[in-house]
Amino acid sequence: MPLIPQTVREQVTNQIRNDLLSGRFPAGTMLREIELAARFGVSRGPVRDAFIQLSHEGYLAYQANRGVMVRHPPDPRDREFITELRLKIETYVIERGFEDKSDESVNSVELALERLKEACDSGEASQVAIRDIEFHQKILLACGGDDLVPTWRQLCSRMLLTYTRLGDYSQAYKEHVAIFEPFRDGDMKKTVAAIQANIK
Amino acid sequence: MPLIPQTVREQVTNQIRNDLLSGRFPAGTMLREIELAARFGVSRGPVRDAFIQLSHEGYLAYQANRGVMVRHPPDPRDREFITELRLKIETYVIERGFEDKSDESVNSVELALERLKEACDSGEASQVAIRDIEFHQKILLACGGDDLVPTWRQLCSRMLLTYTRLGDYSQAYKEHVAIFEPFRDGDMKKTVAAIQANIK
DNA sequence: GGTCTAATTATTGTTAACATCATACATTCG
DNA sequence: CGAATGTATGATGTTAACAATAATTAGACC
Repeated sequence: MPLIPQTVREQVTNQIRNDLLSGRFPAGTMLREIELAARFGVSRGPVRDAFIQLSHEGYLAYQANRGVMVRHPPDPRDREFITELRLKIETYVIERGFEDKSDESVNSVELALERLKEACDSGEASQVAIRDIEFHQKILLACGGDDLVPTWRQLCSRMLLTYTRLGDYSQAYKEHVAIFEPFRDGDMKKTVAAIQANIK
Repeated sequence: MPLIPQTVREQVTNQIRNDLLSGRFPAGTMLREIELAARFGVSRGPVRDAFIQLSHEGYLAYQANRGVMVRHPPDPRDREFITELRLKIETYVIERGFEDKSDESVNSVELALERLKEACDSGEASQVAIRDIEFHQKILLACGGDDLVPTWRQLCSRMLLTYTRLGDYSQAYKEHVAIFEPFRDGDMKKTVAAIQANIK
């Protein structure tokens, strides 16, 4: 496993994203650069960069000269539509690039599956959410879907903001095993079907 | 018309986006913070912010410690799919929020239409592209589609990177008039139909 | 000649100080 | 008393200097 040198900005971004997903910052909260910079022991620069990034990921709403606010989860009426779009993208990318996947990329998906298992075992909702997304993203990247990943990610991210309590994630893990196995074995149809069952 | 105080970052972002759309920076080009900062007569900070933002909009590819590269237009094979997604979002937002639109928002759409006309008259492809997007965005916002605009924008933006030469945009303008008129008069079906005809 | 290593250079990453803006509150004038 | 104006404060916006990283070049060694 390669040592990934993480920049301060990335660490800050990941930490804030994690806090957002775990409900530490409720919707509507104003986030202050100074406050977070102090907490992480860094300057305002990277925090600022993280704000811009997370705004584009859909978690925060940016207002010039006024800072950022934690966005509300999508309107319940929109959730179904967003899910539909997400599924459409995943299906398209997989059907389009299923044959292109390499052994290496299959391995990276398997690694993501292991990380998801750890998160599920821990029972922490925010970690499960992050690893879940990561798993799906690895599959998309394996199928050459780089171009559509940013858009896809934006759709997923917002959905996650919905509060989820601690719980039993053994079922969720099983669903992802059911995605990985046909993916590894080269059965595209079953892979897509398993994903549809997982997301819907 | 309200005076909109534009922050340096916004100006820089807009200028770079415009340059990208007008083909000043070909795909694959590495963009340097220092170079652009010098050109605009500002420091690296806002340029840096603009890079992060434009990366998320899909124009640039970001690599840690290595800077940003101008992305290539989407694969021709993907263009149809992306257009389909874009259309799906516009249709959904309009059908969902058509009744919510206020007189004020109709005015802002009309204003955007006038700006589009100016751009079409000038014949500058990049300006037409920007005003075109702006017009559609105003409609989405008027229908309460704030939540989906960032995602929608990402889809459009990438599409625009395809090189378009100077040309006659009177037809394009007419198509947008055909969108605006039923929109203003409260005819949802015709509005959606006109948009479909315009995008396809 | 080719290749590995070390010094150089150019570029991005981070920081802290300063400038600007928005808000809340106090004050003044009608 | 109420509206408008001025001021204080706390936030973001911007800058320039410094640190760390990646790419490049020069040179030693085989």
